[in-house]
Amino acid sequence: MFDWNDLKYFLAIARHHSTIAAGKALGLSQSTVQRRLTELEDAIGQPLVKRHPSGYRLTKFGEELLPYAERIEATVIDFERRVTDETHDLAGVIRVTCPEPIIGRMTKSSLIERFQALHPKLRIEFVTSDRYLDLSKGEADVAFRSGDTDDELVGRKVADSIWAIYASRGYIEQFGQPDKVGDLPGHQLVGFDETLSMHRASIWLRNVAPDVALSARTNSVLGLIYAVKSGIGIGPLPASLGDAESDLVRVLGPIPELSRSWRLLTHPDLRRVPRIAAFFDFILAERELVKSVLA
Amino acid sequence: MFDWNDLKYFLAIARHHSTIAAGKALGLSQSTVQRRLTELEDAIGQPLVKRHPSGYRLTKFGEELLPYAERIEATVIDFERRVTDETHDLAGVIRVTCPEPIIGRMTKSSLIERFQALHPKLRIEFVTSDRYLDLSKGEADVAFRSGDTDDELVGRKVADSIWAIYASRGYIEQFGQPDKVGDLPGHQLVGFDETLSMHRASIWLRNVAPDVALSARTNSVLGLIYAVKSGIGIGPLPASLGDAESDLVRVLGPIPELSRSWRLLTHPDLRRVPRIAAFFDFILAERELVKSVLA
DNA sequence: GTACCCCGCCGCAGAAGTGCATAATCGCCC
DNA sequence: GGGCGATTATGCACTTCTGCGGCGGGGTAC
Repeated sequence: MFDWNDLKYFLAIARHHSTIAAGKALGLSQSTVQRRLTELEDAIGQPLVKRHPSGYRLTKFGEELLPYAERIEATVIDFERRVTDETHDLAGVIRVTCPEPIIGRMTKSSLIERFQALHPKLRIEFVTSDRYLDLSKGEADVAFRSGDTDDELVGRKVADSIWAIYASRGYIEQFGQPDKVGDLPGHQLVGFDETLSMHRASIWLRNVAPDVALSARTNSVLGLIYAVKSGIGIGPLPASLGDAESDLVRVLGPIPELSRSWRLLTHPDLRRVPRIAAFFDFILAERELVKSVLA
Repeated sequence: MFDWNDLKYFLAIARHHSTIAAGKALGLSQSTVQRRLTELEDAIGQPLVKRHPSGYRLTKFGEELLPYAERIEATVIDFERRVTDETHDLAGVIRVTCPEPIIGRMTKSSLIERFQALHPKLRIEFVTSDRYLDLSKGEADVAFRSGDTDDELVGRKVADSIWAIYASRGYIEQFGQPDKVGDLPGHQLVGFDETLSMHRASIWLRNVAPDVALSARTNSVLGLIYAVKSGIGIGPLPASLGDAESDLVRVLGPIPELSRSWRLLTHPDLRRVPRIAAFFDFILAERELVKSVLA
């Protein structure tokens, strides 16, 4: 059985293209790196690198072997993570809050699943309410939010939140569709009720269609979607949700005034708690996947 | 970064329950194994085994870490296999022949896919014909066959091949179904034509229904299936295929006289050729999956 | 064309790891 | 209850590996 450590040197050389740079990266002398590599090559029986005055370059066979070595490294990292999880006592529940319509998308994506695989002792729990939960009171640990910033919370942007105007196909057949924002006053509009009168969508609607009475009012985004789907009127919706509804049509493109950033937030006291930090690290590492879930 | 080799010792200890046995298995002294283990524990910061006079026993944490270490080992084995494939020049095509209806089941199962993952330089190619291909002439490299043995070929049993009598639902409505083999002469029967008159199914049919004229004759198993499905008559079919047809009903249980073994065969000259040996090794290791494909 | 830098390779001395022998411990069987 | 066998743990001699310094070579920039 060959020396598994030599794989580390192989990987480092593949990445830094020279024994010196690889040795520096590994905190070892150049001689060692070079000797271990030749030993690995002897064990394998084939050259892995071409000696080149400017450094080492992988041979064709080395290139083919690289993904295998990388897979080994990945499993080792999993091992190490499991160890550090244990030493940091990384166990328990992370309560995540986010807008209701997002939960389904989250659970359907592989995001949560992958987090569980990484940290088997941590459990994700979604909590929602018809109001914003108060993280300061411990009603949840972290939140995905696209609304305006609560100064007390800290976090990072993870995606863009885009809103657009949607209408049902039935509505369009009956009333046609607006070509520009200025057309909106001539249409049946749906929006939030007075409990959300300070929501940016409410404010924007009052601005672009000042004297128009709404044909339906609701107190949640989910309610807005159903209202628009019913055909009673058209209204602004998050693009991620509107686009997912096959019987809705985006009649006006993104509304800049309604755009916000999706942010992952937590209370400053929690940010450095190991299990919360682990969740943050994971979400930021998987930002691309998160974007596709949220947008 | 900790010593990856120590994982080998950890695995060996977990499997042999003592440093002595582990050392013997690894070709190392007991002292070394014990010292490497304590070093690994130091690196991890937690005990992995309970010292016990009768040997080492994994702690709870050791048990939790074991699957991670095993996953690392598995990826290392993949790496090593890729290396030996290269040194044995394990590349090229393996031409596999089997009865036509099996090909679909083979490709739909993960069997071939997994072989490809193991040996990326080998390609599986299915070849079939209306007759048995002659492996001695190089028409194929290996064969899955359930028929009677060709003495020149070598191989191993991989599954049972069971035959039973099937009828279409339409046929049963119209003519009822036999309760025992003795009832068969009173039914419309389908079977092979004269080109397959020596097939065991033909011989058996002539035996149990000597003077009955077949209502349909065909020169392939696939043909038999279609004939039975058409409702023109009932007949013997491989259980694996008959059961897979939702509009066919097994009216008589397994016919012992028609049972054979599925065998993986090759020409003796080829058996030790690396790429053929690799295929044999793989199929035998995956015998359970193969059984579910064939039976 | 020359000086410089980065590279691979090699010899030597010191450090680390390995094997062998041995002591100490505990369970088990008679 | 006492001896036996298997196991862990450690001391010591030896082997192996590592790091350092130095050498040679080949690009590159001025």
